Amino acid sequence: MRTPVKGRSTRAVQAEQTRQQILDTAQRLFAEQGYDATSIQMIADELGLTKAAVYYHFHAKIDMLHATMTPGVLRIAGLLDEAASMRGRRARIEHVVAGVVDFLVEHRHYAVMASSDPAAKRNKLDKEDGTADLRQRGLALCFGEHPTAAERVSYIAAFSIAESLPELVDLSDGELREALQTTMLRILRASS
Amino acid sequence: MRTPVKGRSTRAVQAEQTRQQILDTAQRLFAEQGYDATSIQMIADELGLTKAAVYYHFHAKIDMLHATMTPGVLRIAGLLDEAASMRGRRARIEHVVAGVVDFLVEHRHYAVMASSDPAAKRNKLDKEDGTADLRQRGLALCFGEHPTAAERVSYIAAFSIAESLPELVDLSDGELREALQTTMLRILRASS
DNA sequence: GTCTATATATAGATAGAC
DNA sequence: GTCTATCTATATATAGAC
Repeated sequence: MRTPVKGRSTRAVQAEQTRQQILDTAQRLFAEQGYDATSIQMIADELGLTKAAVYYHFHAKIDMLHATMTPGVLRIAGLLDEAASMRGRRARIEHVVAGVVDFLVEHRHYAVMASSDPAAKRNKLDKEDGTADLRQRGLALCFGEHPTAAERVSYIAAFSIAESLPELVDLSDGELREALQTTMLRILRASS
Repeated sequence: MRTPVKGRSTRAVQAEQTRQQILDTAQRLFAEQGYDATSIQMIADELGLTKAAVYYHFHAKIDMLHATMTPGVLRIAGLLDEAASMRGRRARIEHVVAGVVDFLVEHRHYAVMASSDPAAKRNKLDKEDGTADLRQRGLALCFGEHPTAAERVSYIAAFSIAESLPELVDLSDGELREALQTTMLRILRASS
């Protein structure tokens, strides 16, 4: 029954690698120029592939946006799950901030796209992948089900920093981490 | 020497009205779907015009983006000029915050685009129109020429709120104003 | 799994009639 | 000032050879 494992797995590995390269390139270009301004052709060109080759791995352009966002969405969702099981808003806030800061420092370049690209706001990515839901959940974890206007604005301020990370390229990972941690905590704590 | 004033001015007025309608529609669609995803055709359709008619008023699509952003850029630039002539960081911060809050409340729907659309980040809109320069100037006014990392992050947090205004549609102008004012001041003051 | 070639649609932009 | 008609470029996506 078993087909030649080595051959199959080699091909499969090759395919997986190519797919991942496409995804990395797509993510970088999406972040740099925006989803709409990035064509399949550009992605293919950067990798020395053809459009058709790219389409073998992704049936539609929008699938690439989904695929680039999914890992981040899942990670933040997991983070919120952890926070949800903790007692006390203060502790939950600290856990969420620490996790988000880790994520932002680790994905300085890519984190922008997910939260600010118009394409991510259309296409029901919000509802399907839960980007908007995540924000709602996080807000509820920090300030309860009925946050005040000021609490909502504080929450937005703290987590909208992600959209401006490119302005902070000159900071080292360590500097960025500390500045983010300090500032986000201060903003969120002061409102609770 | 004078040409028939009434005829000419009537036409001119008509043209100016149409131009303004185009601009309003463009600004709305840019804000809703993003610049790249908005076609001249869509703008024309909404107004019952044709693409050619639109092109009579704007030689290129990018000109519409410029035109939609210019008033806001000028207004904020003027605000910063005022702030620059004031003594004391505290006073400058308060003046800038008050002015920006006014602007945001007045342009709840449109303010998003200017600060977050990928198209505004490309096309050198930043350098030419000074969107990026405005941020730099504002930062210097609040925290001097050599702000710390934490001050820069605070500044970003305070003014990145603009990009998430759509999440606060349910707030009245008054509620929004107060929440913005309070939160932004708190974020910026605590860092000085 | 990647290619060439192509189908199809629509974008931005222009020419010229009215 | 607005129209019809059209140009040119490029987009997403597919079919089929290798």
